[in-house]
Amino acid sequence: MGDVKGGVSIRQSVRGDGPRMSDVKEMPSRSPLIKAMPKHEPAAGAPDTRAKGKRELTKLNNREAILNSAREVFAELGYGATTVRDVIRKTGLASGTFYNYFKSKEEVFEAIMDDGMRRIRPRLKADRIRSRNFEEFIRNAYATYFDYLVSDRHTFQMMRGNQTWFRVRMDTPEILAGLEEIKEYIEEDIRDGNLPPVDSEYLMAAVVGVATEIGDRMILRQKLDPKAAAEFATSLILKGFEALPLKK
Amino acid sequence: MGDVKGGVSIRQSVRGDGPRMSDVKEMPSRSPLIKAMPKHEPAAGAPDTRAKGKRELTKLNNREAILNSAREVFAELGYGATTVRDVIRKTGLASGTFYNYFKSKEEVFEAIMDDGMRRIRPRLKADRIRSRNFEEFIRNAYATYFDYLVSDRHTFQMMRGNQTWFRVRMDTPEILAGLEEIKEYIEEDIRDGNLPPVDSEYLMAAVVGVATEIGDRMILRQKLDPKAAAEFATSLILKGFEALPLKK
DNA sequence: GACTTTGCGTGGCGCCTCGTCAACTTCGCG
DNA sequence: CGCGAAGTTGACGAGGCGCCACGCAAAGTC
Repeated sequence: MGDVKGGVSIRQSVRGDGPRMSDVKEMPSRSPLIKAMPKHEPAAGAPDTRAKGKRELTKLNNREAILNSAREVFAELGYGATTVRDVIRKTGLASGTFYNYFKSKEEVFEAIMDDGMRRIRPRLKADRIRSRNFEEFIRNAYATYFDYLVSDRHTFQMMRGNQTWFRVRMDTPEILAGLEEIKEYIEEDIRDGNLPPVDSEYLMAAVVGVATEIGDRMILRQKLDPKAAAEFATSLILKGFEALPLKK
Repeated sequence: MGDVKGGVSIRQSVRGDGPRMSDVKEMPSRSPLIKAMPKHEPAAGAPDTRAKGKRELTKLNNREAILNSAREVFAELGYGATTVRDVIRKTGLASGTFYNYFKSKEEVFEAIMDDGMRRIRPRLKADRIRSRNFEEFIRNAYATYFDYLVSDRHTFQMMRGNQTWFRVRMDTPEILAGLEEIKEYIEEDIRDGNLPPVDSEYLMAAVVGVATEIGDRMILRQKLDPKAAAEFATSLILKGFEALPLKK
């Protein structure tokens, strides 16, 4: 994101309802309600706490608190309507503190997305390793992906709430690397003769496009059925690539 | 978008270079350079000018000027970094005037997107009508879509420029309707027995996902080859759907 | 344990953009 | 020509942004 000087602020008038907190000088810190999330206490599910200095610990907790708050607020107000202040308010921290952890709202969002990608990439790699051919890889990868979507569904339902008309997809380095990895798997299979010489970038794009778009729909359904979604995507791609035009 | 109260403003510090125009009271209107786009003159390619009052004409021109400026500025700064002021500045109009035409930056973007969808939907419908089976429809539709992408490539390269890490996809009513239409075509074909009873929503999602993702890649390539892209997507889907799991 | 150093949380501030609106200009029409 | 409607203008109040001087508490030193 290079240097950023401001954040997004698509605010929805819905929020104009309650008393505006204008004159209030930035979070008076009285009000017990606000302290819902105490400053320096371990957030639920904080990672790996043993043998850390107190400083390091708070840092971890604060970061996690901001991310969790962000997830909640994004879900509640939608990404666009959320301000950095909305996020930080829920944590009980001061506004300035936010900027010790993230440069902007976008960076928080990136972090959330990257988090997902970081969780799924090793699984894909494992799928790749234990698969002996393209077919198995695709099958495993889709199963992994749709399972992951369900397990992490809150992140992905996040953007759907309310008046958000955006679907934002962010090209973080982590995500790009993940995509590139898939392409490389394909190219490897082509080199090894497991796959005819098709356009690897397009095939990767198709695999990914099918995953994201079907995943999107799956998440919106009442009954989440990752197996069915995976089966659908897998059949389509595996049969489909038989007929793909070859690269000259 | 319902009620909107603000716009996005991810500003890049790059722009902090030149003299900041802080003290300058909103566009002093002197400076001949600014008048690059004269207020009330027909913009290139303005639609259907015959027999209109001057008022109606300016309205059309202003709207078009704003849209064109937006396209340029989005391309230059990226969507996120663009402010309403950036857009309006290029037109020579006053900031207030912007709001006579659009509620926010988002609405401009929607208008640009919808514009695209409005141009392509009739073509898809025509494809649909002149196709006698699913296979022909898919083939025609993909050809249409990728051709359209090339013809309107500037709109789609728009989001790629510079530091923009977002890919924004907007669910405007027009776009949703377009997707729904594709789904209905599929369902029609299922009813008519041209297609086995597959999950029409997922198939639509797959068709669309393949289109968008491959389209995205195509646009980024040196040599734009819509035929190849269409061929790739068509083969994949047409072969692929032969193996799709049937809906019970 | 006392004393220094370092890290970082805090919150007020100046900057900037937003969306509005009263005043003004232009157009259409009789 | 003159009047009302339509549209434009730009200054303004509101509020979010990101910064930074300040102070406190944890870590480091003897």
